[in-house]
Order: sequence, then structure tokens, then C-alpha cells
Amino acid sequence: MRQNPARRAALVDAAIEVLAREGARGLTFRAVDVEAKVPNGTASNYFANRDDLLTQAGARVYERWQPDSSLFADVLEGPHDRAHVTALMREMVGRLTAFPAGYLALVELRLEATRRPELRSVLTRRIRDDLDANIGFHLEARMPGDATTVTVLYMALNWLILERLTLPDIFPEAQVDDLIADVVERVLPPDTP
Amino acid sequence: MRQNPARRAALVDAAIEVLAREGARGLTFRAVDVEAKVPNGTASNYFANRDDLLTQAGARVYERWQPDSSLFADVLEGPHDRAHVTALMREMVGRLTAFPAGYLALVELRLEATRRPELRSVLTRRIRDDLDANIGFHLEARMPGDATTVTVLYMALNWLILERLTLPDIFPEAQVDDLIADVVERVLPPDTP
DNA sequence: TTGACACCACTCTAAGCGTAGTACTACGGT
DNA sequence: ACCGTAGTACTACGCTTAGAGTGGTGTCAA
Repeated sequence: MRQNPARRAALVDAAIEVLAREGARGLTFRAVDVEAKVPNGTASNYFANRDDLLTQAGARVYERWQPDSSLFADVLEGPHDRAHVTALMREMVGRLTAFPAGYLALVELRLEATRRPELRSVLTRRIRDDLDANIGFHLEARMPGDATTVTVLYMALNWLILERLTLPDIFPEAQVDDLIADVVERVLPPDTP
Repeated sequence: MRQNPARRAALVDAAIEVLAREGARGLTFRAVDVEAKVPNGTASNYFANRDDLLTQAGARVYERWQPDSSLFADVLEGPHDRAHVTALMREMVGRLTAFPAGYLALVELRLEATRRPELRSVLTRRIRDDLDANIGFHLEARMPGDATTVTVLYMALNWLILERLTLPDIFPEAQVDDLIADVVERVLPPDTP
């Protein structure tokens, strides 16, 4: 098992691209080698098996999505109204969409999870934690709405992203920002001035 | 090119199962043969190529989801309030979820559509038509809310279904009906008695 | 008898895995 | 300055699996 961390990271990033482009079943050691432009057999030397590769790829996507830490501070200090939530949601959708391979790779992992119980439990924990963190943050920042509000936002916006990335002509690009505002407007309770 | 329609349908249904179970890349003629329990080489004789098989599978899923026609009549005559919409949404989520292989196959097709422009345009049209039909029906039935209402419902409930089918432990089964009611309650305007 | 289909068997090709063997590089010890 | 060693990079090979497509033969019914 080789240790070179730069190479390891490059291989994991390559795995994400392959997952998004070729699907879970196309994720082979060889394909990762080619994508990372390293000689055949290299990935075999860095990962014990496919599961290893899959879970590391999933973790890496979340790493690369971490927002700038200043975001948290800004939000806690900002206003607690719908307009601010809309801005936040736009930022989030934009941030996730900006790494399309990562999002598509996660969807592939979800589908693969229907076949691999271990992957399913890892993914379930990660996604549940993420949702809970969002709920916690929303409440801590004293934004309008409760846990259910955040859950409904989570569902609608996730589907919006999936739709944009797979069938972009269903919701025209120009309409997306308005759609996000619509979602927030419908789901959040009115501001109490 | 063989014509036997019963066999052809059996092969398409088998293709849906294979898509859901093995992913788009696992959809091979041989896998379909095995799933449909017909001799090797049969699918080769019934479909010109993989694209042919993919688009026919997509169409078949929608066919199998068609609600009983009496549903439409019932809805047009029923009350026009949130409670009724909730019941309708539960029926719809239940109907789609009851054919999990179909739903997962469609998600696989979405991902495959990122690679195949032709499949993308076929799918885009079908899904856009379906959404428009839902919007039209909602308005025709004089349910509370407008086109945006239906769109937001569409997004949130689709993600709910995807979540249920891929990572069922994120939202416990027992919570689903309540969650649907929550979604409707937040997204629809209040009843005007 | 003929035509359409079912079934079976076969060849050809491609892809991938794992690893053995060799080459390179850097570093510490002397 | 030299050498040995450890860790890694690269290459190549054997082995296995999977699938595509097709030709030939059997079967049934009009």
C-alpha cells in the first residue's frame, strides 16, 4: 500500500470524475489510472478494493464542498429574514452546482448504496449529519422556520440541483434564481417585523 | 428484428429491472436475456442497439405508472382543499414508490442522459410534459395554489421518493406520511373557506 | 412447404485485475 | 564522496471474465 499523499488525493479526485462520467460500474482501477494520468496498476497499489475507493471518493466530495468558514460568522450576524435565507440558499445551490462531478458522483453512490449495505450505512450517516447540521445552523442563526422548514428546503433544492445537472432544459438557467426565491417564499413562514 | 410483442414487452420489463439493479452500464443484452429468462442472444435479436433498449425502457416506466383513469374523475369532483391535495400527493408518492425499480431506472436514465444527448432530449420532453400535465390538472381541479406551487411540490416529493428508495433510514418509513402533509401544508396557500 | 421464430453454440474482442520484475530517487550512515 | 536501502514509479504479462454478434438447427403453424 503506497503512501504518497499527493498521488492519493489525485487518484481520489480522478475517481470522482470517473464516477460522474462513467457511473458506478465504470469506476475501475484502470479507469482511475487513466483519468489521473498515472501508469496502469497504480490505483491497485493505493486502494485495497473498490469499496475503499468509493467511500474515500464520497468523503472527498463533502470536503470540497465545505464553505469558507467566514460564511458562518457572517450569517450569524446578518439579518434573520426571508431575503437572507434566499441569499443563503442561492449561495448553497451555486456552491454545490459549481462542482457538478461531485454531485453526480454522490448520486451514483446513492444508487450503488442500494446494492452495498456498508456503503449505504456510511452514506446515510454522512447525509443525515449534514441535514442535522443544516437544521442546527438554521435554528442557531434564528432564521424563520423550524426543523421541518429546513427539511422541505433540503428536499426541494436538492431536486432542483439534480434536475439542473441532468436535464438542464427542464428549468431554464435564467429561471433558477427566481425558483429558489419562490421555494423560500412558499416554505418559510412570513417575516415577523 | 423479431416481432413477438409479448416477448418484446418481457424484455423491456427485464431491462428496467436490470437498470435499477446494475445501473446503466450494467444494462447489456446478455443481462437482459438472463433477467427475462430467455436464451442468450435473444435481446440482440429484438433491439437494434443499447439506445433503443434505453428509450423503450424509459417509456415503459411511465406507462406502468399511469393512474387508474377513475382517479381523474374523482379528483375533479372532490373538495378543493389542502387535505385533498395531501391525500392526492400520498397516493402519488405511494404509486411511484410501489414500482421502485422503475423509479431507480429513471434516475439511471437521467445520469446516462448526461452522456447521451439524444436520450437527454427524449427524457427532457417526457418529464417536462409530465410536469405540465400535473400543473394543468391541478389548476383544472381548482386546487389551492398556482403553477409554482405544483413545481415546488414536484421537486420536494421527488427528492423524498429518491431518498426513500436509496437511503431509507434518512426519513423513517413511519414519518413519510407526516412529511408529505408537512410539505403540502407549507407549500400550499391556506384554504379559503 | 415455407417462413418466422426459438434456441444453442461458437468465435472474436475487449477490459480489467493483480503482481512480478525492473528502474529510479532520496536519504542516512560511514 | 560513496554506498546501501527503502520506498516508490513504471512496465509488462498471465489470467479471467464478460459480452457481442451470428450461423446453424429445431419447431410450429399457416
